[in-house]
Amino acid sequence: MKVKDLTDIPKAYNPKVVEDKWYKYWEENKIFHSEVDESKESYTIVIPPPNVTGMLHLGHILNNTLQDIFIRYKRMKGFNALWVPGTDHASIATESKVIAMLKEQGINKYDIGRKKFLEHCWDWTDKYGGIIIQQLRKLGVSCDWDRLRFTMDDHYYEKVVEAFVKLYREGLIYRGYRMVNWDPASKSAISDEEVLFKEVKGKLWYMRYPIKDTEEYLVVATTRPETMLGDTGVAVNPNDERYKNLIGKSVVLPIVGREIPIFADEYVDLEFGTGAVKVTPAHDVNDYDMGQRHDLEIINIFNDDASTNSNVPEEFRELDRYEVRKKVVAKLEELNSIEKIEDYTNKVGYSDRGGVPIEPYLSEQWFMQMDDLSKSALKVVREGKVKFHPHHWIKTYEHWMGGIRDWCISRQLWWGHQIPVWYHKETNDIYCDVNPPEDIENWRQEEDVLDTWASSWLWAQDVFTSEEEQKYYYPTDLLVTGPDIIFFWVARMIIAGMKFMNDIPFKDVYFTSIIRDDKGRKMSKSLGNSPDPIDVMNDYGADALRFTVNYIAPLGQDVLFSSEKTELGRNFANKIWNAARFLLMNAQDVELDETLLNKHIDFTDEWILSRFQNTLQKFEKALDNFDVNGATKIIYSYVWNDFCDWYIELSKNRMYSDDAEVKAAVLTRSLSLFAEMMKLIHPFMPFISEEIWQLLDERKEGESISTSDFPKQNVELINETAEKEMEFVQDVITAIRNIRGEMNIPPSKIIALYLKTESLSQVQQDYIKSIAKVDELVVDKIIDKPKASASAVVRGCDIFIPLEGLIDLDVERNRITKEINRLEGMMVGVSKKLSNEKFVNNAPAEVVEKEKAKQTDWQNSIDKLKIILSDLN
RNA sequence: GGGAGUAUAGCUCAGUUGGUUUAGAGCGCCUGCCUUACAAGCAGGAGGUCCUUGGUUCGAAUCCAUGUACUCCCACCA
Repeated sequence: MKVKDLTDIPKAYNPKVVEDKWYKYWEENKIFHSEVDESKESYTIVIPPPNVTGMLHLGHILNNTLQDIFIRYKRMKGFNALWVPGTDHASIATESKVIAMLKEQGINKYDIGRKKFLEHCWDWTDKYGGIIIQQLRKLGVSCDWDRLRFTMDDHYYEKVVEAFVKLYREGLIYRGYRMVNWDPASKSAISDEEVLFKEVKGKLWYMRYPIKDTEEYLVVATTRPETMLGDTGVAVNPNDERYKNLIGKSVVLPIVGREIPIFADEYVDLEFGTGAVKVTPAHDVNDYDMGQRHDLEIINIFNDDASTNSNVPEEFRELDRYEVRKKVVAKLEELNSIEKIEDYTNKVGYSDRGGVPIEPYLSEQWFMQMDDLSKSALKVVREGKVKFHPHHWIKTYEHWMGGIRDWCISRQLWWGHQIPVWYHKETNDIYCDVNPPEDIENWRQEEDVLDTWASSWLWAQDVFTSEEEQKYYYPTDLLVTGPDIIFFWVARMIIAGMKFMNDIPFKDVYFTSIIRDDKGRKMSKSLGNSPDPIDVMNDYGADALRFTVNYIAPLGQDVLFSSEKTELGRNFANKIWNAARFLLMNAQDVELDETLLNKHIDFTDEWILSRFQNTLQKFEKALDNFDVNGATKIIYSYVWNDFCDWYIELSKNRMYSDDAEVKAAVLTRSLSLFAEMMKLIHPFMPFISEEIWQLLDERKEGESISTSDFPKQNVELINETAEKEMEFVQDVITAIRNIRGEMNIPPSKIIALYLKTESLSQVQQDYIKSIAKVDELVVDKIIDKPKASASAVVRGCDIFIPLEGLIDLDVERNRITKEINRLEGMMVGVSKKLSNEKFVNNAPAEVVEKEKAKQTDWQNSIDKLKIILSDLN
């Protein structure tokens, strides 16, 4: 054992130099690479592939740090750990970005055609797709970069197509003319999950529809007056007395002049509006259903960009939906057909990606039948084969899976996996296969591509490119993702796993918190409250950010983040750095020797090892239960409070000893424990732990803490006797510090101490003397209180500090009185319990004993303090 | 209209199966300290009706119920 020769160690930790250096080292030495190895158990995580359009944000930081923590922990525990990285082609998101980019150059997608457009998409992917991957390296993630995957890689593409063909042949994928959510911006269908409902302040228009052959009219209320151009009926509730006589009659549609029936349908709510509903089967889901029930005509009035088509009167054609709304309302007012207009707030569905209101729209689409597919996926989660953390997300999952509807998987886009279906040019026959038909000239391929999620749902199984690998690594162990994509991705991956692999895709799912700003608001570009993680890492270090985010992120609750909070992690890194610096500097000229590990041992050594074991146990338990936040706190308090505040301080006695062997022994021990500590830190703060671990001893080329053995639990090192001895010393020192503090006795002032107890070991006495700056320490069972002294009672023992000339009697009286009051307050509770017969009779004997012991101890202390107080008076 | 979560110190949160916690931590605040690892630090201190009201129990921050407040998800009400 030999520490690195160091001439100058910087006083403050500088992450910049350290972090880049080690990441390079890890990559060069392929520390994160994994190969199939049947002699070892695998531990696998697949990264939630970020979009190629994406930039790193704080959500990624939390998410990827968590994955890295688990993968590094398991790697050190001896698993063959593999973390597969990759990116998602993100069909609609990327396509709209490329369209926008081309638009700036005056280029239109349709003008250049599919082939050329896709080239632009690939260019975009090559140019921007790697950014986020590069940014992740800065965070220190231990992905196996030799396995970087993309959802449009050849192998992956084939697998997506294969899955489609298989499901099509089983009749689970079908084509249908249906009402879908239409995004007029991208001119594509989107799935139900991609629709976000927003509250929008709008109006409710009451419109008069003249009843045929009468002077009367029927008033209908609507939020979308323009759709009246496509009305083909008016519905009322069958039980509505107001309109009973009108059922079967018809109205004449204003502007259009079309005669449309009045009919009865249970769907209509008597309370809302006028109780009469205009029905537009082509542009509203409910209206469509009513149209089907009552055999109404379906008139589509919109083009695919939601402008009006030739099915409306000429003067209203080729207008945007909001333009035509104004025009229709104006016209109706002119015709005196508007009864009134009310303010009304309703929920409008917006396209998640396009950002514009979606349009219910009838079109030919491909659907996946989800009913049967979802059954086994629901079962494995219910049975706990796939476990959710926090567990309560299971309810959300069950709810969605229970009411699952068919999935619209076709998109009228070009960037993505083109649907492997060909239509015969003459017969219109359908051909579906992984390979195109041989007489390709007679066929034309389906233009549509698949929903992005209909490719990424295979991520957990098809990032592995050989059967051997798939068999070895699948099922993966852990998925870390946000609860916002539980339906989009998590559920569908489980479905795909059960369908194509007949096995679950992962054993545990960790749902991360949502990062908000320090006021609890969502991070957003427009608010400018979203710090760039790269800046934060430059300012504070990647380790600091990683540690901080986890320290403040409880499982399942939002994280309130601001850049300044990263000081917590930075300060901790600096603390670790300085503790290491202290040991390393002292070890420079010392002959370290591992045979000294068990020499010159005292209770403080036993205590710190005992505490380490205790910490290790709690740490592993926390991580095994996915309580990452808890693990950060456990390690933080051990390093800072136990190791730095107490152990290092106490070790100085021997560190500065004249006996070289004593010094060497204490340093050897501290350094070797420090190396073990670094291993617990490593999953959270990989860079600083590697840096220090490398300094602590001579390491071979290519060696890394990442692949070192994680500390093993050893119950034999738990030492209660040592802990008791230590606690007594700590309490005495704390009591003295308290007196010093409250009496304003300078730390430099050396004091005497009288300790009234049977006996106290010489080592304990020595530590008390050095830490508390005591020169004369008297320990005896018979001690008379010296004159003008401050006092305290520690674990039943009187302690006195003679302070002739320094003591302020008022302050001392206050101190003692405060302590008596505190103890008496506690006594009230205990006495009440013990005088309660029911408690004494019913509570377990040991609990009663404990309470009695407390009572005796406290009473004892109170008595002593009272004597002290009366002496003062 | 359904469902989920949260409420503990000025702020952000811990608090393990009810009694080992005298309700803790970080930040902030107050008072001392440049004590030869660390001022990004050390030491001491102040600060809490554990959201309300009931219930279960010998015993409740902890379990149950009710209410209140905030957050989020799902749902086709024109």
